[in-house]
Amino acid sequence: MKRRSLQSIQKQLQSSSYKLTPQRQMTLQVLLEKDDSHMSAEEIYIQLKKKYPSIGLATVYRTLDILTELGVVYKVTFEDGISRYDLKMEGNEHFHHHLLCLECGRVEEIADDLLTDIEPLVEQEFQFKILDHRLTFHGICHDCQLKKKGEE
Amino acid sequence: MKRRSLQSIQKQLQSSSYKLTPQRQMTLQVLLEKDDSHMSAEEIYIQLKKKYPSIGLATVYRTLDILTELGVVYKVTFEDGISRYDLKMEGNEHFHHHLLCLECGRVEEIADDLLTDIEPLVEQEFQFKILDHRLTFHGICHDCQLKKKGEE
DNA sequence: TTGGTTGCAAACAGTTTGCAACGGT
DNA sequence: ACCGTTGCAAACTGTTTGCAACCAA
Repeated sequence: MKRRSLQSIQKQLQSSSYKLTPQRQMTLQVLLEKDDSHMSAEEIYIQLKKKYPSIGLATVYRTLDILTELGVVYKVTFEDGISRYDLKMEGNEHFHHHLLCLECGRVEEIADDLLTDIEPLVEQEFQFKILDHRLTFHGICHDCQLKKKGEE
Repeated sequence: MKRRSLQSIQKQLQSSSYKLTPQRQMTLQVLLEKDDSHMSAEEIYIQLKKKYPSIGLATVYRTLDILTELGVVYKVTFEDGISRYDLKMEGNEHFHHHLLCLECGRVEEIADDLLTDIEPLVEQEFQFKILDHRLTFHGICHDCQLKKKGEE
């Protein structure tokens, strides 16, 4: 499961009437570097500040909106109401689920496509054209299970 | 797939050191009446105001927190960042998914348990103890598909 | 010069919290 | 009298917006 290259995303931006500004390039760079970390807009902003201190939070939000619209990133929102952004994989669709640990709050990404068999069934039964999905398992991660055992 | 009775929920509240106040009873009543409608705290508040005009929004939030903690309701948060609350079914677990129409915003509930086969696989592969899940399909609902065809 | 883009500050919306008043036991 | 609960207003937090300045074509 490979990530897309910076270049291919940049091309997509430009060919969509969006300008490839330094701010947008830096944002993409941070997303690629800190891959798999499910960062919120604020966390991305903090990373960006290190490389580009003059950047504003609003710009980060605007850039993330564009990237979401173009399908470059996923926007996922958990029950805490904070939106987090992940780069999409190459090949694009449906390979992206989460494990959310209720103990430590960590988000693990799992790449298996668990729903290939299920989606056609749902489409047919409910006459609903599926474009995307969000699947998150809530539970206790391996580390926290061990920690709990240790405490007993 | 049956909903729980008002009485059984009331008993659970009382046996959990929470008082069964009129505000909490009314909130439960609204949830049972407007079942399947995926209401936000604000929407529940508006319904409550009709029957109990003196109620405050903070109380609604506090009640919904309790009900979530007790497992009486599900709290689901979509990408718009607004939390919505659904009563859990009788029998309790894992029978609850959503179809979110990207066209009209409507949320449809589907009751099939699509994940029974998948969960054991995930638990084993990632050593993750699954307690709950959230599965939402994003797409175009039947009505909007028809509408679109009509426009062509 | 035009039109998209930016940074800032203010506005916004959903949610939470501090607190005095309330009410059942 | 006690203690959980309530309604209100203020505070908080993540996100959006208005706007003047900016910048590349």
